[in-house]
Amino acid sequence: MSDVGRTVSVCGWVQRRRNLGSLIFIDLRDRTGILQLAFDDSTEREVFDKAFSVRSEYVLAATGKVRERSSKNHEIPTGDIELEVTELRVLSESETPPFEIIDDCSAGEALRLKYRYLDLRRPVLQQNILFRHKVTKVTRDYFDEKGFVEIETPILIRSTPEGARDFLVPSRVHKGSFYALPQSPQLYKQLSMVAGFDRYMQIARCFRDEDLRADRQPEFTQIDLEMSFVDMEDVLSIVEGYIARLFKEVLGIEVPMPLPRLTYADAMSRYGSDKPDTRFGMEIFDISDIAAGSGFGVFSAAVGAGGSVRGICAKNSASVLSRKEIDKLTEYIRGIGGKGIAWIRLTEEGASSSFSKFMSESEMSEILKRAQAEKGDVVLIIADAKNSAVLSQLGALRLTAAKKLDIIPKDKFNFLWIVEFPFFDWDEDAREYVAMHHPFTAPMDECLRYLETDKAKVRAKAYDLVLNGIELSSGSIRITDPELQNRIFQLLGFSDEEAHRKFGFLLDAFRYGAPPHGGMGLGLDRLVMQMLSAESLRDVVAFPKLQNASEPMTGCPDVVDTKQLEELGISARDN
RNA sequence: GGCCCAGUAGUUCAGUUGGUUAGAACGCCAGCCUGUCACGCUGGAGGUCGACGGUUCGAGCCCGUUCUGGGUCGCCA
Repeated sequence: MSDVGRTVSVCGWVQRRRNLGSLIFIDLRDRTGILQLAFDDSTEREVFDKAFSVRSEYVLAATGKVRERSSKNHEIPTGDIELEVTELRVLSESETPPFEIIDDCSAGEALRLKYRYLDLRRPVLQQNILFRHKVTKVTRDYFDEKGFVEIETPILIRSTPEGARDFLVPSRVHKGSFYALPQSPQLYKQLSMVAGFDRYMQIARCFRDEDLRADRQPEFTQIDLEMSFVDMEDVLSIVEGYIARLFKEVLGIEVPMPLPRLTYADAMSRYGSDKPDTRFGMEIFDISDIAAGSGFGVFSAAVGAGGSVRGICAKNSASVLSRKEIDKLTEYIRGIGGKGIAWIRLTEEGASSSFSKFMSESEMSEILKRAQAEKGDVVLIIADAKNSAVLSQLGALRLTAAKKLDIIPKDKFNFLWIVEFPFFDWDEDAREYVAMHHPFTAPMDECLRYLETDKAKVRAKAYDLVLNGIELSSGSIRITDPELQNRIFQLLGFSDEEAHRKFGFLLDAFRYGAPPHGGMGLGLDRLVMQMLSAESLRDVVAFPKLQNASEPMTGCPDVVDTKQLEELGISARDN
């Protein structure tokens, strides 16, 4: 160590104090790590006494000479050296913290969020936040080098209540009127294209007033992109370049390029999901043809009603998936709206099944063949009169079973493009087709002729980037032809008047020379979470919200003074 | 809004069939200790068992209601 012998001053927090009587060691911590301070019989009395009185999380400034330790600690990077302290100042005292500031801290989430500034002192969280900084740095570097311009778009915007709920902000100047917080900078980035900025990027904060999940916060950060004069391939290749650069530079990992692609239709039929986790197999197979003519009423009825019968095969799972465990899975499937699971277990003792008595032997063996099932496997089958229900239930079952079997490799980064999304989505309740994406998404050229006649056939120039079963990113080529846009609005049931009231500014803009454009938004929080293999967004967001969307540290949201409400023209509600 | 799980010391948890004074570990406080590094040893303090109501001679434990937190479904174009 070149620093040995030098006199240095250091500042930091007391991680731990070890008092051996006439010998005191203090582990001093800052965001770069730990340094051991040493006090012994050569230490001045006053300094030694001060060291004696120091407690956890005190803030210290120490000056002294760096020396080699007489007994080294090979567990930590600075384990060979220590500071022989000659001057010690207590810059700030600390009460005993409500939980220990250590990495494997087991305190509850609510408590840790209430004292988030203490929680963030834990080295693992410090590293996560520093890592996130690196990611945003590389992001800005990459897009800057590719000619992108970072443009800040407004936070107070017009409410466009399509999709998620808006957070609303009351206007004081215009009583009774409201701003909304952006769900994404979508319209502004498109207007930036009309304004001629070609290539826009922003690390943008977005807001959605929906319920929280481990991977969903009410405010989140998006790496937002938009490019002019491009088609889908251009956008995908820019993003692939970004992913390659980011993973190489920050993690030292080579992500093979180009990234694999799957159409929406294939993703659904093979994995029962539009964001499949491809780190394990267990793909869905179809036995509708076998089931249709079988004596098992549940199967034949499902196919007869226009649905299907499909299954998955969990390899080597018979020892884990007992009948009791399968019952639990069945309960889970019922919980998400399914009717049940038909199953076959292939154990050493032979095959057992919930429905073999209704099927012929040849039908059973045909099913096992289709499933590619061998001894030790369990085949799980779902039948429903609705195809989409069969697929989504099997998709969920596939994930649940894989988690239970613990067969998902943790160290893989499986990227996947999902392309050729349907343009319309059938809304069962409203009995009508609705836009699957925002209404500015362009249909694929070859599908234009089906727009009015066969909506189910229309696919969109929309693409999602999926990483390990999590939707990272979503984008599309936009409509820039006012005539086509009007046509789409009509098909989606917007009247001219309504379309103009909501999006008139964009339609107006497109009358003045709109370049063809498209873009993407990448979820930064989810990306960082995946890169760090973190369990929750809370591990990569500095100041996150609890599941009930509150933040216990500052105590928000909270009621406000009547005076504030009066100024806004809002009446207080007392309950 | 529905479903599942959990609320016991500062923290994480244990607590038998309902039965005397509710325990452990870590943390905290004090004493001893010259090479620790999760220091060690000795001692100590610390509890409205989430809240309310009920059953009972007796409730941390049983029942009901409620609150809080986590997960999830709905929702998230």
